[in-house]
Amino acid sequence: MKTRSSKAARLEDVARLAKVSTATVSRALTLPHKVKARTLERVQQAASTLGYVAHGAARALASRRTHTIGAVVPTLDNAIFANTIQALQRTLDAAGYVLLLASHEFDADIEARVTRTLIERGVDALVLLGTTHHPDIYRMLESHNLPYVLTWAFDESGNHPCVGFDNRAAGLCIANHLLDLGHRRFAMVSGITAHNERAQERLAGVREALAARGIALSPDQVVEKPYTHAGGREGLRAVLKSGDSPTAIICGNDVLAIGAIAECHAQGLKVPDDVSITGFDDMEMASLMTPALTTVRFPTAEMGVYAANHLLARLDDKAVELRNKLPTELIVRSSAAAPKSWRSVRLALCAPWQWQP
Amino acid sequence: MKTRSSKAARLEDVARLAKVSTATVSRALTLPHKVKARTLERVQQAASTLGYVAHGAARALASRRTHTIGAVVPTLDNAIFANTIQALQRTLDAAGYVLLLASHEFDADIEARVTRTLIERGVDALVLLGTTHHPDIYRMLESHNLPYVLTWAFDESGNHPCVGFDNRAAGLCIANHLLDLGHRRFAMVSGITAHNERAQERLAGVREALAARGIALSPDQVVEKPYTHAGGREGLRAVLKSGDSPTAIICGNDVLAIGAIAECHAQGLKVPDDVSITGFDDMEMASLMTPALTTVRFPTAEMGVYAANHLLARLDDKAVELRNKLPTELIVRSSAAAPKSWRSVRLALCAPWQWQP
DNA sequence: ATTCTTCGTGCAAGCGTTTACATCGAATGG
DNA sequence: CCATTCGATGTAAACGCTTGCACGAAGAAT
Repeated sequence: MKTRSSKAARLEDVARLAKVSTATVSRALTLPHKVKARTLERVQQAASTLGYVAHGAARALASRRTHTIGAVVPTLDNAIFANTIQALQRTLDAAGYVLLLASHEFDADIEARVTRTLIERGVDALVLLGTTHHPDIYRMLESHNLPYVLTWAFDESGNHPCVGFDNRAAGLCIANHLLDLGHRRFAMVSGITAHNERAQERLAGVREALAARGIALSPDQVVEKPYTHAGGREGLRAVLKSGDSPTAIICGNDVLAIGAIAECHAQGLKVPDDVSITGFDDMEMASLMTPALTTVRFPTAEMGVYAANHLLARLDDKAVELRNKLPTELIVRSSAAAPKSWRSVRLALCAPWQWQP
Repeated sequence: MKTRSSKAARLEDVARLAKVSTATVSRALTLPHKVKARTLERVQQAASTLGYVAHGAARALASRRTHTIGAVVPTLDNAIFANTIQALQRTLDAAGYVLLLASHEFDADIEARVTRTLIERGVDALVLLGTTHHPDIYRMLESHNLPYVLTWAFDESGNHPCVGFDNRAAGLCIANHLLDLGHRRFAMVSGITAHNERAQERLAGVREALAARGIALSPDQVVEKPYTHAGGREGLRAVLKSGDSPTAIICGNDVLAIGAIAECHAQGLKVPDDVSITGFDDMEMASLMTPALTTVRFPTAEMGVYAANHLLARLDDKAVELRNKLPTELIVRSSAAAPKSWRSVRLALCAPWQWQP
C-alpha cells in the first residue's frame, strides 16, 4: 500500500515532499517556532501523509540527547515500587521524557549489568534505589558524567544526590508503638539485609527502640526473608518455631506482613488477638485487608515526583537541592493491639473482683 | 581521574589502545568467535581499562537493530500485569533483549502516542495488550514492518498474532459456578468496557450463562468501574443501592473484588454469608486474603514467556504458530458460597421438623 | 612449486539525524 | 539610498558504530 518501497519514510522523504531541505524539516519537527508558519504547515502535512516516525537512534546520535531517563528498581513483581514508578513516569512524560525501567531482583551483579545496559541505551540520567550499589555503577556514572539520584533512602554520607526517608526512624517508630501497647516479647521478619541499607536501617531502628527499654532481639527472634508473600509466611513459621512465642511480630514491609497474617490465619491464630503484626510502606492493600495493617507510611509517589523533577532540573542546568528527606508517618490500624496478658491486667484493674491471683 | 578529557571512551579509543582497527574491536565485542583469541584478549583488556560502554544509538543506527522489545500495558499501578511483565522481561533478557515498557491508563489516545514513542525509540518488536487498538497503531506497525503480538485476549478474527485467553468462557465459567451454588439474584461490577474487549467478553460470558437459565441482568445490576480498589468499593455501593439485593456479585477482576470485599466489611456485610463475591485473574493476593477469593485463573506468566518467545522466533525468521489460546481454570475458594435462602432450603430438606411454612 | 581456500584484519562507506555556518532576501535605521 | 541587522532556509559536516569488500598470510590441494 505504500508509495515507496517497504522502508519507512525518512527525513529526506518528508523534505522532498514538502519541497524544503532536511534541515528545515528537522527544525519544523523539533523547534516549530524557528520556521515560518506556512512552511511548518507544509512540513507537518508531508510528515503526516508519509506516516513519518523519527528515527530515535539517529536523532540520539546527532543530538547527544535521548530524552530518556532510566530507573533501576529491585523488582516489578509486587506493588511496593509501583507508586514511585507511576509518579516518575507521569512527571517525566509531562516533560517530554521517557522512563526506561529495569529490575534486578535484589541481585547486586544483575543490578550492575542492567545499569550498564541502560547507560548503553543512552539514558540522559538515572534513578537508583537505595544507597548501596556495586562500585562499577558509581564508576560508570562518573565516567559518563551522568546525572543521577538515589531514592528510598537518605544518604547520610552526603556524597550522593538523594531523596528518601529515614528508615531507621521508621523502625524506631513502629517498635515504640508496639512497646506503648504493652508488648515485651518481639520477633522480626526482616527483608534480606545484605546489600540493602533500607532493611538494615529498619532493623537497626527496631533494635534501638527495644534496647532503650532493655529488650534485646536474639538471633532466632530475627529472620530474614525475601520481600514476598511467601517470605512472610515462612518468616512467621520460623519465628513461631523459635519458641519464645512473641506477642508482636514486626515485618520488614507490608508484603511480608500480608504473608505473615495469611499464615497466622492458616495456623488458626487471630490477629491481633493472639499476635500483633505490623508492616512498613503502607501500600494500598494495607488499608483494605482484614485486619487492616498497622504500618508506617512513606510518601512514595511524592518521592517519584521529586526524583523526576530533580533530574529534569539538573538536565536543564538549574540549581536544585541535592538531598531531601521526606517525612514518614505511623498509621495505626487494627493488626496491632495490646497483648493478651496486658489486656487481662487492664481488665483486672477495671474489675478487680474478677482477679484470681 | 580519567586520562583523556571528560568524554566517555569510544570504539576508536579502545582500538588505539589495543593496536587494532575499530572494525576488529567491533567484531571482538559482538562476534567474539570472529577474531583470534590473542586479539580478543587484547581488545577486552583495553575495553575494560577504559571502562568502555558501547554507544547504543550509534550501534542501532549502523546495525538497524536495537535489541529492544517494547510492551504497552494499560497500567503499572496494580499487580495485574506484573506477572506477565516479569515473565516477558526474564525471557527477553535471557535472549539478550531489553524490555521497554509504557503504560496508558486505559486511554486509547495515550496508547497511540506511547506506542509511537516506542517505535521512535526503535524497538525491534512490540507486545500489545488486548485486541482493540487505535487504527494509527496498526498503521504504524504495518508501515514499519514491525513484528508484534497481542496478549491477554484471543483474536477471533485471525488477523493478528496473539496469545491469550477466552475471556468470555471465563465469564461463563464463573457465572455457572455461582448458579450451581444456587444463586439467582446477581450483579456485576465490571471494568470499563469501552475499548476493552476483555471486559466486554467477560461481561458477555456472564450474561450468556445467566440467560441460559432465564436470568437477565438489568442496567442497574451492572456497573462499570475502573480497575482499582476504589472502583470496587464504589461499584459495590452502587449495586447494593440498586435495590434488588443480589446474593452474588461478580467483579470484573480481582482488584475490583478486593475493593468490593473491603467495602462489604466496612458496611458490616459478611462474605460469603451475606453476599458472595468473585473475581478474575487469580492474582497472588486472591489466595492470601480473608476470605480467600473465588476467581478464574489465567496463566499470565506463561503468556509472557510465550509472547517473548514468539517474537524472538520471528526476529530470528523462524516459523511460529500465530495464535495461541491458553487454558483458564476456575479457582474455588471461600468468597463464594450458597446463598442464605438456598442454605435454609437445604437445611430444611435435611431437617424437615425445623421447617415452618 | 603453484593455485586455491580460508582466516584474520583493515579500509571506508554508510546508517538518519542535528546543527554550526553560510546564504539570501527583506526590513530597519541613518 | 546604502549599510546593517535579522529571520528563514539551505549546505554539509559531524555523531560512533557496523559491515561489505579488499587484502595479505598461511595452510591445503594439485
